[in-house]
Amino acid sequence: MATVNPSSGVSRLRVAVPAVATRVASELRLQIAEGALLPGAKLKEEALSEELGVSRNTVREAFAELASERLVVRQPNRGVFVASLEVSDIHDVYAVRRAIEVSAVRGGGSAESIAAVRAAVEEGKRAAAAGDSEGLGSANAHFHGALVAMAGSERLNVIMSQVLAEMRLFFHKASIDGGFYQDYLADNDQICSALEAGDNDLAAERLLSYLARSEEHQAAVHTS
Amino acid sequence: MATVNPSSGVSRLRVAVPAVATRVASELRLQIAEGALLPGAKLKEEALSEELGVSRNTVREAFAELASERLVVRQPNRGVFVASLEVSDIHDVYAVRRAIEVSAVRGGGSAESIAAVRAAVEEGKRAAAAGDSEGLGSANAHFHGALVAMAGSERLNVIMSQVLAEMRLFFHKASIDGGFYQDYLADNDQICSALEAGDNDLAAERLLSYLARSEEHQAAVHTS
DNA sequence: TCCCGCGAAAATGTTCAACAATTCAACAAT
DNA sequence: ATTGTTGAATTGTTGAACATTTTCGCGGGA
Repeated sequence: MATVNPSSGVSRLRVAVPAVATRVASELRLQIAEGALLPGAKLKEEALSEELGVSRNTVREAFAELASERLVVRQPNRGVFVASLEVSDIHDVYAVRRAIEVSAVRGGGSAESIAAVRAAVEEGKRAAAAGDSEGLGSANAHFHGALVAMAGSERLNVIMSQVLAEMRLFFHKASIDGGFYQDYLADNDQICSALEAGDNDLAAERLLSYLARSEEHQAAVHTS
Repeated sequence: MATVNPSSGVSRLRVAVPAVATRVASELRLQIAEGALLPGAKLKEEALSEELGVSRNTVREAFAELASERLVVRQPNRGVFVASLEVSDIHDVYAVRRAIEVSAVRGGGSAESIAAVRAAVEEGKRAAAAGDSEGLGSANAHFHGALVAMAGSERLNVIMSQVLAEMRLFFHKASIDGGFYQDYLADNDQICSALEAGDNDLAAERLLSYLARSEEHQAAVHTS
């Protein structure tokens, strides 16, 4: 029967059928990530309830989950809307990235965790070679996720994944030109090299430089 | 009629009567913070529903909110329990603190934000003089919250407040001896002084040293 | 004695229907 | 043009019901 995690284990083996509310949240999360639900769009409880074949209460629980991830915002008595990031949010999100990513890089990582970073770099190169703009963005997200993963902290990983989800949010608002990530491939490679060489401070410095340029770019795109 | 925040503004003026679910969450949050609900305690939906005079569904929504803050953990089909941090969580929480606090300190802050840090130091000194152990802990939380507030990032502030709430969680598990914070008053003062002198790197260094010792202390207490 | 499965009780997950409270848009009035 | 007013639509909350899962005691058997 495989009884597992007697203590505070959220993850149990089982067949792991996610609760309905969780699945609804995942579905909405996916649609937001894909751009099927654009920032600012209103999510009506009743409509979603019918469309997804679940009760209003369940939709409501899913909303709570997404709201905690900042993917939607709740306006009391008005409804929930797909989060729409403003210019000020850009700076805020990058503040979080600076804190978390730089800290992880400064702390270095195990050989395997650095290998994961390298893998993300290669993934990006392949996508670039194939002209896969979509895959390039995905690889970039993987790269920065891998950086944070070096720290081996579950909480930091969760925070980072939420931040990356938020980033995708304003990528849709002003759809990014194809060569957006192209410029940053070399940066990623150099950061990774510094890590492999054990020079964490250099890696951190390069990362900070990258983040500054990236933020500037985003700000420029979103003030036009 | 004071139309406010036309865009994604969660905060509107209004009379601001928090929704019932929000109030229930606040109430539970308070009881957890005060230690009325100890880590590991089970929160039964029906019992709370009666006790607070709200419906089960509303209790459920409050649970979702608390779960997103990691104050409670949901075990599917088993119920929700007040989060009980294990030794591994200590390291994890401190990883987040290192990332966020150090980043904020390195970035420095405005004169007012530094003044807020100084105010928290003084608050701690007063509490120490009065032998108020409780107030000492509170002041310490204010101090570290003020450090992060220097960055001026809403997201970082939210993350930090959640982390501080988590910290209080394992303070209850192994109730801290009275002179726990006493030792750290001087650290706080020195960190603050470095900030006031504009030497952010020195402040960051001292903070890192403090966090390392604090983590060690916590780990020692919780492995006994 | 110990262990294993069976079944009832209890708690959670989800649904459904209803009502109160609030917002919103259209429209009338000044 | 601005201000009230009305009514429909939507959210907030409730209460009850049912399905599912876990828990736990209990008897049977090695």
